[in-house]
Amino acid sequence: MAKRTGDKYQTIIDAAVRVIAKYGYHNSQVAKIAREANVADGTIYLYFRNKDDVLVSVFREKMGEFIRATRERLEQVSTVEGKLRELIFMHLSHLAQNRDMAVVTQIELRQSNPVVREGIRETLKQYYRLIEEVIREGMAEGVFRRDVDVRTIRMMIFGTLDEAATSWVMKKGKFDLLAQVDPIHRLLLSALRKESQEEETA
Amino acid sequence: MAKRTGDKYQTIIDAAVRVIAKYGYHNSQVAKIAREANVADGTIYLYFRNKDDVLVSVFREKMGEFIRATRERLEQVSTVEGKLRELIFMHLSHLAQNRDMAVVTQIELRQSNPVVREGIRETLKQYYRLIEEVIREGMAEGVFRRDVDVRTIRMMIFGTLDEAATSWVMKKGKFDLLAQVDPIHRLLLSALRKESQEEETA
Amino acid sequence: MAKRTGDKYQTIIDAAVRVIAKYGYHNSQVAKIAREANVADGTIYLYFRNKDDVLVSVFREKMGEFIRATRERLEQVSTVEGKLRELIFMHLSHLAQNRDMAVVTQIELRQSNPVVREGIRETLKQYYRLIEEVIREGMAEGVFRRDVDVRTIRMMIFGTLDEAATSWVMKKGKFDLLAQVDPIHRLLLSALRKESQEEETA
Amino acid sequence: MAKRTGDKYQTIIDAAVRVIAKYGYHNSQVAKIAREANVADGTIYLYFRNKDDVLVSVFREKMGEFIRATRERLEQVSTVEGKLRELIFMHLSHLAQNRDMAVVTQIELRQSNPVVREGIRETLKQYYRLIEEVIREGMAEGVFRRDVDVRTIRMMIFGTLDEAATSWVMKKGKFDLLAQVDPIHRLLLSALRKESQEEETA
DNA sequence: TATGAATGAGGATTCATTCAT
DNA sequence: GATGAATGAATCCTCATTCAT
Repeated sequence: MAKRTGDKYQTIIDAAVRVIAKYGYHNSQVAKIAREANVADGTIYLYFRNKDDVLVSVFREKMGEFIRATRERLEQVSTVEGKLRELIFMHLSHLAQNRDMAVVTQIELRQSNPVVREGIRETLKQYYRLIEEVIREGMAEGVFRRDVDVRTIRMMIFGTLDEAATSWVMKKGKFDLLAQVDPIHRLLLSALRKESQEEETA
Repeated sequence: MAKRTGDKYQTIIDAAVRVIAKYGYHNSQVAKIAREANVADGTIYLYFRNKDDVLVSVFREKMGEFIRATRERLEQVSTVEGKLRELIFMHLSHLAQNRDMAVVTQIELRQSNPVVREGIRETLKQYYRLIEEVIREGMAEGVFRRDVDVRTIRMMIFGTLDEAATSWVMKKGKFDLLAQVDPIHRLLLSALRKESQEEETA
Repeated sequence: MAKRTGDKYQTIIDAAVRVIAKYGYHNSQVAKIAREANVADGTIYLYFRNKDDVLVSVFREKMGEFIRATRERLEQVSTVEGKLRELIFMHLSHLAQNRDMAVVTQIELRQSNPVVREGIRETLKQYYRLIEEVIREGMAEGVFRRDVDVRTIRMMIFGTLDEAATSWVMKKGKFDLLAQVDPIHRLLLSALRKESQEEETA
Repeated sequence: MAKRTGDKYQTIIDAAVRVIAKYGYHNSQVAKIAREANVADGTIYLYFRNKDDVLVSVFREKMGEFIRATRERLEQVSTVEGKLRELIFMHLSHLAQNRDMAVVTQIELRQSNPVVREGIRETLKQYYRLIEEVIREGMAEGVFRRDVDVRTIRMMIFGTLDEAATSWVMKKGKFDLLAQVDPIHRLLLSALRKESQEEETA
């Protein structure tokens, strides 16, 4: 686990994001990150256990921040339909506004080794939980269908957003990611609405 | 490009799948694959340009086979709703029946370098096209909504299936992937049905 | 030792010269020579013990031919001064007329391994002997100085011609090698003439 | 280009000379040089770009040193005849005193690849220039003949010395290289003296 | 805390040679 | 004699990590 004291901790994380976004995961050596952060190679090991720890921390810090911000915004929305839209908006706009982070999370960090991937998965679970909270709220309010497992629905929501984000990054931002917010919202809402449930239930 | 003649070509590809599934991408040395295939290290280079070419070929061959099989099955289904279900079924059952391949495609190959990823992306596009054909057919028949871009819908379908498969692999198959076929079918159908379109269109 | 029967022996040697001249010693694989000679890789091993044997044979055959031709020409010249000139002329014109061979003998084969170099040295000794015969003849006739060892004089003659040839190849033939015949002849003659000996002898 | 600071730079170069002289160019692995220098393999790459850079540096440093020393000695000699003798003496005694270096420069490094050979050629040109300076001085003073191009004369001088050195190394030092200094001096002086020019000029 | 020189394990690839046909 | 598919040994270099200062 990384020491989180001192501003060098943040400096190194931010440097890592820039380096990975610029050079790609496989060209992001510790020495390069150290140079970008204006510290010595060895200094990184005062704040992080090893390179994997830096990468996991990048994801945890940035994603943690994003989850906190999203949770706050959701609290200010009254309807679950609105919350679903806010979730979609936050997910896509967050990445659209941070091309570097988008490249890092959608492409580069996925090339990392099992240790890093496990660390990422851990953080991702918090996000999964947030999505599932919204789904459960919709079910409790009788707005969302109840005939499909919450986790399956969460897979659809996250999978859709993740695929949209990855496509956008792969196509180098040649389409407007934010323009996807409403179409995706409409699709997901149609999938989730209770009305549609009746006809499906065999 | 790999020489595709001779049965050694297939032997090596199959050996690669087993090795990668067992040891992980980062522990799959050429020598290990050669031993598993019962050939000399150098023999691999008679059939493949380099290690990357082996990995890309693994994906291309296996995915190509899958796409062909899926396309055939879809032709034998008359309704688009049925085709959508067949697509979901094929995607999930294909992976559920080949744990090794599932691990390789959902986890390991995503850790590969940019060259391999590009080769994979190329094959993936064929699958995207197949999904989009089904969507367009549904639209043409007036069964699927037309107010959302085909590509956005494809992102939802592929994203949902991909996330389900990844979750299943990450949880080491601790839930029944095939049990997800119908719930996902219901969700996607609700999202796509034309009826639902009316109320959404602003 | 190579089998010298059959025309494939010559075919392979000639192919080797072309390949080495074109691609350089370090890029002249057995397979490449075989292709150039229009035979299978394995066929080369019916005529030569191994790759080194091919290279040594190239030098021995070509150099042997050259030595024979030079010896014949020398016999038709009456004076030793004339013979020295003929020697210089043959050496330089032989290389000037066969750029491929010049590249091979002056540059490429010198990069070879100790085994090949030893084989070459063996053939070279015959040439050394020819040069020394001319020197001894001049000494016997009282035309050339006797106060310097024959081998030292031979080193000067061969060293001068060899350096001239190497310079010419390195400069890609940008000067006229044959124009060096007379200047070199004048220099060597001055060095060897008996008159000059008197003042030098301490 | 190699970092030339620190004594490890010199340590590695000296180790390389010993290893190449002992095992031959084709048996001088980086690991062997590192062990001989008592450093880790990777340390070599802190001081040299790659293996070729080590080899070129060996030649450049040792030859550079030799050229500097020779130039200094030449300055202390007043006559061109004396300078020519000093040049011959320095060339042969330098190699006679450093069997390892003699083996490396006369035999082993000539087996190297084109990159190394080019690096060597570059340094050699400085030596060519030094030789030509002496020749021009002799011409300017009216001591050396002017009817032969400076470069041709340089080819004779360098070619003679180089062939003598190579012969000595090939014969494993079985004759006294330094005993060749005066005979070669006499030969070259006879070749260069102005008096001899008159009779030659047609 | 901070430095950065030093470490050393690890792997893809080439190519001369063989030998069953 | 001729083939060419198969073999497998051999090596340079990178880069995460350490530790003396």
